[in-house]
Amino acid sequence: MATIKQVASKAGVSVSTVSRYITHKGYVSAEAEVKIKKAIQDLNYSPNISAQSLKSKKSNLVGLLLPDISNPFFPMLAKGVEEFLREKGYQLILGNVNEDREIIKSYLQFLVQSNAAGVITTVDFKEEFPEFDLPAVTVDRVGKKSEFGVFADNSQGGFLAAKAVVEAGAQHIAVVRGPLTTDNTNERFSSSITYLNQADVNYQVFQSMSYDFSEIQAEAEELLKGKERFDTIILPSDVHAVAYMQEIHRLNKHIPEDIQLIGYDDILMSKYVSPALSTIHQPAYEMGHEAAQLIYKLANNQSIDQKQIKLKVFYVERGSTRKIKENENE
Amino acid sequence: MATIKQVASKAGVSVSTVSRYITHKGYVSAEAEVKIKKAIQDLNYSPNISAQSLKSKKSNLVGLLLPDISNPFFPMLAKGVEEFLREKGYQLILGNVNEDREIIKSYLQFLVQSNAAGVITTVDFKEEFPEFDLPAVTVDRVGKKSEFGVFADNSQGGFLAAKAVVEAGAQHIAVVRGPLTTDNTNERFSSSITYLNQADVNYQVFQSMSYDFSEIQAEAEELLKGKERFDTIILPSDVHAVAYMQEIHRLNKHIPEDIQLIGYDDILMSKYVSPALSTIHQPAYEMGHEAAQLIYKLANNQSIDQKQIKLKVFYVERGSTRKIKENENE
DNA sequence: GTGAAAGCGCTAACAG
DNA sequence: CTGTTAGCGCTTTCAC
Repeated sequence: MATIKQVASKAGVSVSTVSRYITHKGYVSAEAEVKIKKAIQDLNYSPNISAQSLKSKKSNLVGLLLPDISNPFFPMLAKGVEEFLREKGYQLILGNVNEDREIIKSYLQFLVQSNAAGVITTVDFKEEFPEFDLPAVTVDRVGKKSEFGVFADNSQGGFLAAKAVVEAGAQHIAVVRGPLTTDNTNERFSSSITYLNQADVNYQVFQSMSYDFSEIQAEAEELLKGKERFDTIILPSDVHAVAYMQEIHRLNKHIPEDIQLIGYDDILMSKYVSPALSTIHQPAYEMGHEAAQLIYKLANNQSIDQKQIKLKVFYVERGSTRKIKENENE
Repeated sequence: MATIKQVASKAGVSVSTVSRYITHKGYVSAEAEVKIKKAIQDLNYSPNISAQSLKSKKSNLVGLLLPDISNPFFPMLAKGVEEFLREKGYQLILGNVNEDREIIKSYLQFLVQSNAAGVITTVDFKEEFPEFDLPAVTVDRVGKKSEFGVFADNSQGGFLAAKAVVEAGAQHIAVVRGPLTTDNTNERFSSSITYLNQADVNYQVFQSMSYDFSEIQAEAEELLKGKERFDTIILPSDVHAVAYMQEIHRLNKHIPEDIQLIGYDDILMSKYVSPALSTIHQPAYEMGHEAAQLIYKLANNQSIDQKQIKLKVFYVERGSTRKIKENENE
C-alpha cells in the first residue's frame, strides 16, 4: 500500500498538497494536480481509511442489525438500506443478531469504536444501552420511545387484515399474536381486535412464541387439534401463515374452503405457495431505504422534517381467503 | 470516547502499561492490572479501532460480496459466514453487488483501504482486479483458477438431477442452463448432459438469462409455448423452478403428471410450494461457514490443508417429480 | 515490570 | 497556492 508521502515525493509536492487534492479542500494548482494525479495512478494509491478516520473521528460505516437474515422479510429491507448507502459512499456492516442482547451489544460496541456514522436496528437499544452514543434509527419494530423510526402503518395493517377476513365471511376466528410483544405487533394485534369486537364474529387469541418455521408448525398443530373449530386464522407473519398452511394441508383440510388464512408482510414466497397467500403488504425495501436516508441525514446534520416515518400498507387478496361474503357454521 | 491516555492517567500508570494490559502482550503487575481495570470501567473505555488498525495494519473486517441478497440462497450462506466470524471476533461487511463490476471494485477498494482481513466473494476477482491484494476465498461459483474456494459438488449435482428425472420416466427433457456461464453452472450442466447422452432419452437445451423472477417467467412462457412438448424440465435453480411452476399452473397443466420439474439449491421455499419441489440440496450455510473458516485461517497464517473444499449435495425427492418409473409419450 | 518516545498515515492550521 | 508541523489514539521498541 502506497502512502500519501510516497505520492507527494513522487509528484514533487508536499503531502498537504496531496491531501488537499484528495479531500477537495483548499487550493491546488493545475500543474500540481496533474502531477499528483499521475503519481496516484502510478502508485495505485488510495488513502488509508484507518488513518483518515483516526484523524477525522468519522467513518463511513453504518451498522444494520437484523434479528434473522434468513427470514425473507429482512433481506429486502437490507437491500433497501444497502442500495441507498452505497450511492452515498457508506459501507454496510451487517449483523445477524438473533435478538441476542450480547450480540447486539458487541456490534454496537464495535460500531462506536469505529466511529460509525450510525446504526439501523430493528429494536431500539437506547434505553438498554444508553452508553452507546451513535446516531440510530429503528426500523419496523419501532416503539413509542424511539426518537427516529421508520415503520409501516401497523394499526392500519391490523385493521385491514381483520376486515378482509370478516368481509370474506369469517365467523370463528383464531387470532395468532406475534411472538414479540413489540409495539408493532401490539398495534397490529389490538387494531385487529378492535375491528373484530365491533363485528359480529367470535374470536379467540393465541400467542406464538417464535419465528422459526418448525416451532410455528408445532404451534399450528396444537391450535388445530384443539376442540375449537376455526374457519379463519389471522397470522402475524407470512412465515407463520405458510407454516399453518402446511399443517392444514397435512390434516387434509382445504384452504380457503375449510379454513381461510391471512398473513402479514407479503414476502416473495407468499405469491407462490398454494393457494397463494392473502396478506398485508409491507414495503420492506422502502423501509430500509428510508431508514438509510434518515441515518444519512443524521450523520450529515441535515435537517430532518420527519423523525418518524410511517409507510403505507395494503391488503393483497390472493387464494387463501374466500372471495365473497358467505355464512358458514362450524 | 475516552482514550488510552485518560485511562493511564486515571489509573496512575503509563499508556504503555495500559496498552500491554489491553493487548495481553508483555507484563503487567497485579496491582497495575486492578487499577487499570477500574479506570477502564469508570471511563467506559474501549480502544479506538481506527488507531489500532492504523498501527497494526490489520483490521477485523471481512467482506462478503453477494450477487443478490434477496435471492433466498444467499442469506443462508451469509448466515454461515456471519456466525463463524462473529465467534472469532470479526465483523462482516456485506455487499450486495448485483454482478456489477464497478460495485465489486468499490467494495474491494474499501476493503483494501481498511486493511480488511479478507473477502469472501461469489466470483473470483483476482484475474480481473489483480491490484487488490487481500486474502480471498471464492464460494459457490468457484472457478478453476480460484486458489481458495468452497463449493458444492456440482458435477455430482448435475448428475443426480438428470438421473432422478430419467428414473422417474423422463423421455422428452428440456434442460435449462443457468444464466451465468460460471464454472459451477457449467459443471452441473455438462454433468447432466453426460448422463442424458448415455440414457435413452431426448433432450433439448435452453439458456436462461436471469435470476430475476419475472424474467424467468417470461422465459418459461416462451419455452412452454414452443411446439416441442416436454415431459420434464431440469432447472438450474429453485427460483427458476418456482417460476416455471407458476407458468405451468397458469397453462392448467399438472405437475408432475404432465410435466415434471426438478430444481437446484433447496431453498426454504421449495418445501412449501405446491407441489413441493424436488431438487438438489446445496449446503448453503455450511458453504458460508467453511468459507469463513478459510478466511480466518488465511488471515491468521494458519496452515491450510485444503485450499479447495468440496461439499456434498444430495437429491431431495418431493412432489414435482414422479415417484415411479413409467413410460409416457408426448 | 514499567515508562518515554517514535511513528503508523492522514488532516488541518498556520505561515509563507 | 504551498510546505511545515502538530497531533489523532494506539502499539512497540528500548532503557531503566
